[in-house]
Amino acid sequence: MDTRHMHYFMALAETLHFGRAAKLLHMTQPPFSRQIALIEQKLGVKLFERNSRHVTLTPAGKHFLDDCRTVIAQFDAACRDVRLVASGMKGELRFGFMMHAAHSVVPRLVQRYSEIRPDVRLVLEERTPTEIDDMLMVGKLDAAVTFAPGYSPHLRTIHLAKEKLRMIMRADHACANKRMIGPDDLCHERLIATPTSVAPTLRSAIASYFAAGGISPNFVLEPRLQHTIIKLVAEGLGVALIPESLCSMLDESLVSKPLRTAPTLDVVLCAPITSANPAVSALMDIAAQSSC
Amino acid sequence: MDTRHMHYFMALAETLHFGRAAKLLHMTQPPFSRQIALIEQKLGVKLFERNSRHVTLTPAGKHFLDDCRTVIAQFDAACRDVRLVASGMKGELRFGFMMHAAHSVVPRLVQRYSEIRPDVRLVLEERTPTEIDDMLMVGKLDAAVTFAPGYSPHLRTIHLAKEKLRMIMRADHACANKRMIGPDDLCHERLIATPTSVAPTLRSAIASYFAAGGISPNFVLEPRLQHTIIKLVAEGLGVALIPESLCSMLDESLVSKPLRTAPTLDVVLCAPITSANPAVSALMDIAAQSSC
DNA sequence: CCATCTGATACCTTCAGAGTATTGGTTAAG
DNA sequence: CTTAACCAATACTCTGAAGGTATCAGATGG
Repeated sequence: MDTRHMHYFMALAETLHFGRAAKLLHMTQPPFSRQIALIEQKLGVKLFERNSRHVTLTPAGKHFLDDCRTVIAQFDAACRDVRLVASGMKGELRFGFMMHAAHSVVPRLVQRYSEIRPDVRLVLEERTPTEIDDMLMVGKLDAAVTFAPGYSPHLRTIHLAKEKLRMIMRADHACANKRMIGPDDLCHERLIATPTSVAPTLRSAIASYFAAGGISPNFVLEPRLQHTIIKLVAEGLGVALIPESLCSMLDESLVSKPLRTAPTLDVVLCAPITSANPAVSALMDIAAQSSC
Repeated sequence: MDTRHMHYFMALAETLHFGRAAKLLHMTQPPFSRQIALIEQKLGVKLFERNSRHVTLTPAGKHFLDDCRTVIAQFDAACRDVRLVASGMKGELRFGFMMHAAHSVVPRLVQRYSEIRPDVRLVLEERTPTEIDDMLMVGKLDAAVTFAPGYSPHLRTIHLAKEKLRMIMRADHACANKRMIGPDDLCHERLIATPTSVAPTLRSAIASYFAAGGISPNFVLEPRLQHTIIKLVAEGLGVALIPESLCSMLDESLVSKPLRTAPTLDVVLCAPITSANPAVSALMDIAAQSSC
């Protein structure tokens, strides 16, 4: 049995006339009759009652007709969908992003993408920049928003936004009244920052800032999450430099101040150049348009 | 495209090795490779990334694999089910019964049938005996429980039970204290009975009873439903002869009395001899066993 | 550089399935 | 009752899709 046989059966079940059914299938009646007989023989079931004048469905044939219709519909859908998946109109996109981007560029990007690709299931994964790099490399992610990595020839990157760093401190901190902060203001501060193992680009931007000011920074705590950094600053355990987009969500006990010659990080969308997932390209296109 | 092609695709998708996949399908590698290439060509989609050393699924291929599995499963189920329907193990049975049988033989019969044929959907239709005859004739019913009809060569009938008629009257009726009723007790009674057009067998049994006693009965009301007959007797509009199985559901305001030489009706299960529905035979078998 | 593994190609072969001609059974009109 | 028309089944032929064999060509590891 095969789907072709189902089409033969359905044609006869719907016309109840061998000649017309054969014509529908662009063939002649004798081979068509043979095929119907073969189908009944292979299934071991009589599907039609017939004499040389009338053709009717048996109860088994009626039931089979219903089943054939659903099977054929699903079969056709599968053949149609595989084309849609190949064209990127349907499928799955595993999309990574770092927490720093969750409140700025990611919602816009996800929103616009799911508008033009409603049949692509977005699997969102919030991870650290280092995890994102690894997952992109081994193919566990199709695309991700992260800080611009260093040299990475296997990735295509599109610039999305620039993020200046700002200093955050408790409202009762000595510097809380200053208009602007410089490296020298920070030389005796207890600093909180993510470790290189979590966000190398961010960490090295902070380190460079102090190096440029001739300061050797005093990192006292190195939590993995930005969230935790803000909590620890609020507890009075130190101060931190964080991306400006995160400053809007601080409560009143904390203040953020701009930095003189503030270090700037590039937030980029990146995907493996060799990505086999056709759903990626539309995402890159959106990002490319937005960045213009 | 055809289900065979799906099987080819699935074999390769699951082994990721042309030679082994071909062996699974009991064929050699070269024609198998050709078939895979043809599938990709017909779909217009690359399903596998491959070189002479490694075979992997593309995202479109992964998606197609899922779809193929469900399509093939449904396809196989359809071919399996059509056999079940043909054998009577699955399908639909349109089962008619008259109200007189609803409280006696029908529940038992339906119960036992659905135990041994759980996959046959029973469509129950309560109708009058005349409607049942018509529906059996035109094929709107597969089987029915009714009073034994007269000569009906197109029906196979199996005896299920005998029903004696009893007389019902209000508790304040003059005959309410008698132990047994004869035709002569009824000669001046206002009688209520279903018309011949609704239940010919029942009506003629009643008529014969009076004829045998030399009485010409006085039918004053002829409602279609037994239910209505009982209601009307309770209202004091007359008396009636009804099957004994209905007497158990009378309330206290009514009494039923046995009849001398009570007329007896045969309750039978009947189905068209030429019934094409294979689900019928098991029902007939059950009925045949019970009647022994 | 060679042995080996593996998918692709070239060429041959076979049988499933389509076509043509015809038969046989059923129905309806004359 | 006969006949014409219709329709499914059968007999036979033929074509091409699909499988087999032999071989090639690219990749990998020693």
